[in-house]
Amino acid sequence: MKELIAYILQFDTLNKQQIDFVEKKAKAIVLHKEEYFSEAGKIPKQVGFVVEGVIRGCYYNNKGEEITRCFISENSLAVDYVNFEANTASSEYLQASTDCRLMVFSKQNWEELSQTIVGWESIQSKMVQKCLYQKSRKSPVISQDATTRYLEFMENYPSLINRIPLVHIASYLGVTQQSLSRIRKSIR
Amino acid sequence: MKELIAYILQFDTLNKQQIDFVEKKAKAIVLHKEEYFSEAGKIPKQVGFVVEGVIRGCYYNNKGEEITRCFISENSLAVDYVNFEANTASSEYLQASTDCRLMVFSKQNWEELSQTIVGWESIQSKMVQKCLYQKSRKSPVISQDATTRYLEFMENYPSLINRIPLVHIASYLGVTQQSLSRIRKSIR
DNA sequence: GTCGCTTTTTACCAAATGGTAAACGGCTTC
DNA sequence: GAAGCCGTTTACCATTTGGTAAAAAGCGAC
Repeated sequence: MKELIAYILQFDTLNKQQIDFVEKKAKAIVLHKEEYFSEAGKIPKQVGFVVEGVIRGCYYNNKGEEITRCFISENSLAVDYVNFEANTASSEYLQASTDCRLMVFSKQNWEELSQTIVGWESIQSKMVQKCLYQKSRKSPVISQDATTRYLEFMENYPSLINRIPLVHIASYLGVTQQSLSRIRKSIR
Repeated sequence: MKELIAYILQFDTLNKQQIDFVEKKAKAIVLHKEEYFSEAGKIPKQVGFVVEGVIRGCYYNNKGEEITRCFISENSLAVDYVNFEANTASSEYLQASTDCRLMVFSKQNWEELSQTIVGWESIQSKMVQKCLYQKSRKSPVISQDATTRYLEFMENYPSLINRIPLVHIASYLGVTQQSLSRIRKSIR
């Protein structure tokens, strides 16, 4: 819980009473490896904050291959916010890549925060923007070759390298697992 | 101007007085091809809305190559919002790819909108989120081959194909201009 | 331990893409 | 029209990456 509060307080200050209210509305949950937090084709029902573990955003392309679109690690929001807000179906799965501990807000509780805490909308939008921004900043750069993309991945997500199956990293980087294995060998 | 108002009204309703206020705070400008709207290393000073033309987000990688990160066409926001908001230096250029007409808000006017129009923060954050989201949805998918990326680019930006130099499209798609030229030939 | 399953690594060859360089085409200037 | 400039296309070959398949390594169940 304290991780969540610390995360929120980086965007604005809250008084004791407001912090209590946030804490009352958040619920701690555990996700086991490979469980889904939300699913493609369904309307996202909650906002998650990753306290421990890694969530993976993924989808199936038209060839039926599973593509990892993003990794969400500690101290980030796990939510397809645009579809959460608009009550529309998400196009991706959010799946636990490792066992995870999350703090979650139901849609109703999330809205109560807006209604109750003055300035929450502003905090909220900064949080969401930061997430979208970070996601794009950490994404593999399409104009770089596979080796460079892997090296940058290691810089951006040093803690993931030995926790996540190679296939998932490969699809995130846009290469086959064979290529990634070859790259791993070549940089050793 | 009416394009801007129509764009805003898709996110929430505004009354006549509020619309007048927005119109009073926006300023129409023209950018000629290759002029910069904002520059890497500088703090973004304004929010732009593209009425006509195409803006290109780009930067120079560590090899000194110019990489196009995004295209912003009609009815979208042109701004590095995270750095605009945080008053920090942007990492990319926003440059006119074609002659453009924009509506712009200075930082001060943008903030006055928040202070004056109840619910503007919410509109604002939906606008910015939609932009970030669209940008990522339209971005070339790293796991697809170059031909597929070009075909999807044509679907996403049909109006750009004959307006934008091939080199810029190539760097956006993460291929050399030679490869893109070859691809163009092969799909004819 | 052994078996069975999954993940990762290797190997081989085919296909795609990159790098260098030159040719081509369109456009402006003189 | 000729010369020069810029963007695009081609050509050639080197390099990277993909596809298929098999071997090796890791890991849990029994």
